[in-house]
Amino acid sequence: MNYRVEGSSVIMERPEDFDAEKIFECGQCFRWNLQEDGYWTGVALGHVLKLREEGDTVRFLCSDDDFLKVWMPYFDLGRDYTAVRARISIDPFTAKAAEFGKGIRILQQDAWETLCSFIVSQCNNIKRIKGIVERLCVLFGDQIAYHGEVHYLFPPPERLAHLEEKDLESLRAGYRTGYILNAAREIVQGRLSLDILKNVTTDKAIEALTELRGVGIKVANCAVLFGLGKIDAFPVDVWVRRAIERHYDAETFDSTVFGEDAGIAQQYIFYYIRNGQD
DNA sequence: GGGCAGGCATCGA
DNA sequence: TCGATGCCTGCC
Repeated sequence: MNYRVEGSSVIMERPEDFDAEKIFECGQCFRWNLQEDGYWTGVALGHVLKLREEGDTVRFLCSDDDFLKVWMPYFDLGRDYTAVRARISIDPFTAKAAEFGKGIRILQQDAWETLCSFIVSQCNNIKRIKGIVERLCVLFGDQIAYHGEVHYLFPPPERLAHLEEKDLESLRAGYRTGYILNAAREIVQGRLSLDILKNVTTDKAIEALTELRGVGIKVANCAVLFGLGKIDAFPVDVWVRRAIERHYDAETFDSTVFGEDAGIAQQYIFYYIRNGQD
């Protein structure tokens, strides 16, 4: 990864597999927004960042220390996605999906934020999910200053655990509110540790998460893939299911054919079926 | 205005 | 064990 510091920016040589629009709009995250000046602004991992693609480089408005410690892991910059695309292109469909989704990277997000966000995502649309998550942060998250602007961090479970559903009415999250509060309490009371789940197998982590009310197979898979760094998880939502039914024998399809890359394969397939031709 | 959206829990067979 | 149904809300 080649980069240089320029004033208060880090200028990164743009990898072949780095497309900000695809990364932020492929459905894995809910707190990144494109501004009119071409900068993407996001809050993640307790930090705010603006970044902009400038030809063959990407400008990160952050210190080189934050770039190294926070954003390199967050953007999964240590992984060779060109090699991943080659490995998962095991048939014409995944080859097309991987080519179409070239530039996507799986963000290594905060576990708690990811769990909550995907609890909110159930039976919901992106616009509304983003609205609910944003209101949750503004209402209960700490303020953080960045380049003269005020942003809001995602509230930790401790901030929510003691609240009642009526306190979260203005989120307009509907029946998902209770699920969020319950998950926060399970964590605060020590019955569930997301940190411990980082060090167990993908199957064990999914099993533990589905113990939570309002967390089924799909949400648990998203939480472990995007929040616990378990890149072999394979969330199947209605779109991916549609793709599998159309291009494979749904009875015998097994995501383990993609091995450790299954989660990335899933994201290419998801992005392709939603934004591509077939 | 009612169908539906990137699920889940519950209930009945 | 599996299929049907209700669930909050908001946007077609």
